[in-house]
Amino acid sequence: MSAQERKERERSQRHSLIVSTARELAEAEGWDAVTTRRLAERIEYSQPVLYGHFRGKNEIVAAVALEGFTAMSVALRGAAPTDGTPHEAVAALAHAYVAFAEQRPAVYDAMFRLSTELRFADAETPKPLSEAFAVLVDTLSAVAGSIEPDLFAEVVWAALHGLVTLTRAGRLPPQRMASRIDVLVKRLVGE
Amino acid sequence: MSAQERKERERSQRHSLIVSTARELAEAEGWDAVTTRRLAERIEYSQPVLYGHFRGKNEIVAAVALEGFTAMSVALRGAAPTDGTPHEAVAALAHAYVAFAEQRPAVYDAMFRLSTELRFADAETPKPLSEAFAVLVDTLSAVAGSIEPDLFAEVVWAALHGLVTLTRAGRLPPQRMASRIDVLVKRLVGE
DNA sequence: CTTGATTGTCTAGCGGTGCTAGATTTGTCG
DNA sequence: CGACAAATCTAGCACCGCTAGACAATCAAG
Repeated sequence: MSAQERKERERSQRHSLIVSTARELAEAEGWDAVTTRRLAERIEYSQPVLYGHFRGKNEIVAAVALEGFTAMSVALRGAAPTDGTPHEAVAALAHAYVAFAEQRPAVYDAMFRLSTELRFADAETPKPLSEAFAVLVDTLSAVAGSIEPDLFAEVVWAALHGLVTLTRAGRLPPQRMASRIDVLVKRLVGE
Repeated sequence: MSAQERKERERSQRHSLIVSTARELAEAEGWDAVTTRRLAERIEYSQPVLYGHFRGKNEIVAAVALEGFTAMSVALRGAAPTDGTPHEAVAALAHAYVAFAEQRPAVYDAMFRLSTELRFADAETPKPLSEAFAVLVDTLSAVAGSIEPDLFAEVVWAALHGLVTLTRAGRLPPQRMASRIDVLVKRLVGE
């Protein structure tokens, strides 16, 4: 049954190829440019092949988003200096979060603007999502005070996400981003 | 020239009709259901008529968004009790903001998710946008402390927007929204 | 009142989208 | 090698935003 194993291996490789090609195309030209036709052309297969791997375009975006959550977890874990104060750790986390969104806008879009099906705080929540949230809780719980850590993490996360989203949408001028993060950390975390 | 006046009046009425029909359709079935064909059918004109009033679908969405900012300004102005403490005023503002987004999700989508062209803090910023932001600044400046009022308002606004967005996207379970707002107000504004 | 020009509106169609049924090729195994 | 099964492609559906050009309604001039 070696032939079958080879087929499964090839199939899995093609699966990854679709996801990474979609991500690269989105990063290069934006998600509007990621159509099933262009994606199929890039991977050098016809359109229906995509549907042998994913139920539809949304599912491909969701796969990119899932990769994104893993990448974000890593980026945030690596941001906090291990020997600093909790306050410094939170500040580093906040800046790292915004930096991730700025540096990988297409992936961030997939994670939050486009993929609708992925849910948090649910039995079916995929691992990468809960892991990313856990990173936030870990760093933030030290400064949560009397507030329940999960609740506090949700609020901080929302604040960071709001900064990113409004800036990306042209609602906030990008220049003073660092100041905004500082205000956020100062007020939410305390001096 | 009464005939010409009548025409202009009719034209302006039809302009409003397009905008309100688009909003109603979006509120009833979501923005995906708002296509130029369905919109044209609803107003009982053919598709090209829409393009005599707007340069494209985006411009229609932007018109709905602009109405939305005016409505939001009114809602937020009316929320703060005139005789309370600044802290109470901010709490009322925050709850009103989130309530607006929850009660009029389609309009909120038009304001922040769909209309890309409207920009803040710009010479060309339309009046309704700057007015809505002014409401925030007015209420928040009392508790901004040493922070520049505009900057502080931006951060609070982003935090509220983040709460709304993440909840709408299924990233935060909707149950504890009130608690999150309380945490936000408590921490950002102080006791 | 009739005519001709102008304005307004509509029909029909372009190139694109996500997605899929059915034909066709490819590969595997007896 | 030949028959069957699996993989893949071609071609097409219904829809999208948008527009050129045909047509109808309206108005100004004679």
